[in-house]
Amino acid sequence: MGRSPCCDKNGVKKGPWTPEEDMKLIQYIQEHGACNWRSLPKNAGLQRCGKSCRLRWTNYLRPDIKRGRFSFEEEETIIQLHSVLGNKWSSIAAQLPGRTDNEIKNYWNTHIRKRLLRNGIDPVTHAPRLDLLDLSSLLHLPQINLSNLLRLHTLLNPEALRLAASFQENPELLLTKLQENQLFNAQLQNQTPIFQTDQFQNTFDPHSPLCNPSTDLPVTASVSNQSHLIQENIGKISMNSESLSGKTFQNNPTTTFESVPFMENFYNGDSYQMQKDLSENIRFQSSNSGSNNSHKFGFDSILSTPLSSPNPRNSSSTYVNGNTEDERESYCSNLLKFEIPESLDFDDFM
DNA sequence: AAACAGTGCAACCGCTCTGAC
DNA sequence: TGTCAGAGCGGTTGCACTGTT
Repeated sequence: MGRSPCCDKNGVKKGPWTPEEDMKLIQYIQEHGACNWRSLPKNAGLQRCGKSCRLRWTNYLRPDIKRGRFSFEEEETIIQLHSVLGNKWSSIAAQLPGRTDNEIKNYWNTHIRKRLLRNGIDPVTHAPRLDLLDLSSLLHLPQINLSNLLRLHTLLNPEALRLAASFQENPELLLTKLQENQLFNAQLQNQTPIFQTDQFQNTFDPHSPLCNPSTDLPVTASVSNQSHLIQENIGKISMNSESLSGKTFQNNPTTTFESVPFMENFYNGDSYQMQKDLSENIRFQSSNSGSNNSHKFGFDSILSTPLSSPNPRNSSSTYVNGNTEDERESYCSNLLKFEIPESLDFDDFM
């Protein structure tokens, strides 16, 4: 025998709540507290089901709810926590005072997810996906030429960049290959990351612009030197995540941090450093080649290629910190930097 | 000015999980 | 051990809003 429904469907109102209903619910909860949702509607004089009352209270009427747009810090926190916790919206919401799981879920699906996709990041695995990157618009940017693009070879899959060179000569081939690639990745999704650490090391070039200017070491070496710091952080997560997901990466049961060395580098912020170095290099080259300096081109721009039809509603909108969406989009590429705040105790999630 | 399209978000549904009894 | 209520989640819907045509 199945469970009895949470409410009698007959005579139960649905749809948007009226101010009067809100007042009734608030007054009742202020007097009696938020308990026994099943009997609450009847006692409060509401023609709603208990679940609807609970959702209305927890997602909208609670006095500690914070309304308005998400700040940069909140967005960064969401992305970082999602990379560890997956779709545990309530756990994520617990780290964002005043935000509800539903609000975060909606914000993820409508803003962050799309932005990650545009930036070539798989929103499920948080792994870079070349097929998600808007490569076609990248190739048509006048500020970037093939030689600049090929300098990315230590960051991007060299095989893919060889393809990019042929795509520039044959645009139709690009379409075909992108379709093939998407099909291929659809099959491989949740199996293996596209870029492996050995690909970086095998293509190591001592003259690469990716050499760390402060140490004269290649970035890959710098990454190795910092690996103990990475392992510390990763170790903490893994240990504390054991009970949560059976020592597996939350989003991907077959993937652990330990089994994906590239991800360690990627989330530790070294990829951001690479982007920064690349960005400076390309800007330098761009200005030397006599192009319009007002259109500075950085690697950030590659990763934040706008959609062909940008959202008209947000084209002039500003965000909490006074930044436009364009600025935020550029900032989003910096979110690839992954740091676990020291104050964050993952035991709280368990 | 009106129709249309794209977008964001509150709210809902159906289901599973968890803890109390 | 089974039942129940509450909580959580993924997915979806409906509507208001805004820019474009």
